[in-house]
Amino acid sequence: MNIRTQLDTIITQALANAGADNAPAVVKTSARPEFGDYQANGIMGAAKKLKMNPRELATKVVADLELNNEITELVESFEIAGPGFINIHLKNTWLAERIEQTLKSDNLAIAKTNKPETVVIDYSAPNLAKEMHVGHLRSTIIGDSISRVLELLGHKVIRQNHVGDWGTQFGMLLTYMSELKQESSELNSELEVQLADLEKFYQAAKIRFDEDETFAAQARENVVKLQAGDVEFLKLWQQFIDTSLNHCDEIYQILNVKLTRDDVAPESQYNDDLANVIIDLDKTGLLSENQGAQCVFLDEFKGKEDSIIPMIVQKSDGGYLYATTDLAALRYRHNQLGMTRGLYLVDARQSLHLKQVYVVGKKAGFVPESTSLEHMAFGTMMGKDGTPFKTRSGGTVKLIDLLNEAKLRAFDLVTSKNPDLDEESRRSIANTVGIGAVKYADLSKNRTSDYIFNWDTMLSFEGNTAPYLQYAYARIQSIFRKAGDINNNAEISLLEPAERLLATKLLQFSEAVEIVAKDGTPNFLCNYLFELSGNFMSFYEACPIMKADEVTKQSRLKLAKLTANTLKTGLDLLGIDVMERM
RNA sequence: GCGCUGGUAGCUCAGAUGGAUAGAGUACCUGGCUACGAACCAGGGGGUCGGGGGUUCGAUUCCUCCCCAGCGCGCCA
Repeated sequence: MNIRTQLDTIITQALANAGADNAPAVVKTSARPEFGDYQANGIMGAAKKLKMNPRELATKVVADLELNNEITELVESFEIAGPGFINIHLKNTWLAERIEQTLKSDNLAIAKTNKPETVVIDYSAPNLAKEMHVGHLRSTIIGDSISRVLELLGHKVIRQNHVGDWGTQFGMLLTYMSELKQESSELNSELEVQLADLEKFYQAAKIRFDEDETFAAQARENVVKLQAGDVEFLKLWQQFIDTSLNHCDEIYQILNVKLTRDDVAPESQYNDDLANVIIDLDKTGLLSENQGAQCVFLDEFKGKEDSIIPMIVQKSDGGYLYATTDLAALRYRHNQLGMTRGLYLVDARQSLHLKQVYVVGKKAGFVPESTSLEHMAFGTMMGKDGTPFKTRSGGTVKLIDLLNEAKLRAFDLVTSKNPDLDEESRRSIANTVGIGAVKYADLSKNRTSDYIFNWDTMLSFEGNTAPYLQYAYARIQSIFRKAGDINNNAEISLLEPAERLLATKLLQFSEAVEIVAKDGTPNFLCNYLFELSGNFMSFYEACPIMKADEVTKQSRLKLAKLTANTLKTGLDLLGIDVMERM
């Protein structure tokens, strides 16, 4: 159990003992160092309910706490301050002992959850018709980070990459493909060249579609053929999908994202189940026909003048929609995957759509009421001027281009800092730094609204960035290269303020991790790691290690060691690597 | 029109369940490398938290009304 929860539990009990039932202690880390390490803010609220003087209540609570061994073991002193805060100062000896235990434990003393869930996490989900662009970054890396955190806490995590591999646009692409195939007799070479850049391929096909009537007609015809299961077109389609997935895999590998082919659960997978979804919806009585389309009307979704916004699940021409597929996927995830919690890392613009899917899914009994379905939304990417982000030519920026640029800029920097390193090392360091910086720039924000894309912020290597955290780690490794190993029997002492600050921060790692697991907000972990690194940097300046006497040196080495372990584990949860030197 | 997000320092952003003097980074200014690595550290200036009302001991946080921005709202995904 983390310190905050531990204190909160005991003080909430003490409040109950003092007569305030159901009054949370509201323990937080202190706003300012002179207020101690933690503070309980709940006394004032509780006193109000009891119509008591808050300071009087605080006095009673503190008296109770001082008799409780469970808490006096870790607390040096309580003090009542202001209108009725209880400030809590932790014991140095207890902190030191806790550091020792954490250092010895596996997994930095992070406790596994006592109620493991089967979490299905839907993330990345690119459209395979095109190449991944910068807009796919958020879903991909936030989803990946959350899934790592949940796994660390002992949940069963099932990744689902719900890629878009079906729909009318494939008619256009396949028609263009077969055209190219006919033109170049020699081993599909022209086709392969063109498929290497899906973005250009798509644009070229689009031009043909827009300019040539016969081509367009052919394309529409071919969609029907594909959907009817035409063997030739299925083969062509498969080739296209494979190529596109290879592009994705390449990106995932560069990004150090854990998604594999096994996690791909494409839209087309649900094709055969769509008719059943309609039939089963009909059985529940939720379905009604309107202007030839099959719809679900629910009171939950009112539009203008109290008219209800329908969720259309089947078009008047018999075709199915995104909503139908999502319902099928929802049911699959419950029935086949055993989902108890579902996380959707999807653009905020789809929030109404997803809300409808969740409500209809539950009403129809596709998933039980108890299943927690959470849309972890994020906003549109905007340019500097606050309008939707576009390149000069009007397209989006390819994700691969951003990543390559990151590696390039990092390489220049590494070269200027370490001109003597061999090129291979510099390349490897540059990749770790560059990709880390891009990921951190995105992961450290918690914007559910739109956010601004900026090359320079995204590719900055100074200040609150991944390289800052990686640098702290590299510095520690450098110390250990010179200092050798730690004497395990050495005692930890926390005499300097910088030592104490670092130690306290080190013990708060699990608090950050648990927030990420609950709310899906990796930015809390980023923030924690940045503060930890900051505390370490200050400690590093204020408390020399190599020059200290042997006892102090060993104590400080242990703090450094745990800092390195925490940074490595924490960054790994973000999908960011560390390195021995940089 | 209805609805969902958001508006915090020049810029980019943090601020979980209402708490004490609202924080980082960047940019700007002052210092610090003969040093366990300057991708760093110590310090400075910079704010009516979009605006008005309300709830209360206390509001950036909750309620309400405006203003601004982005997005969504029956056969796209």
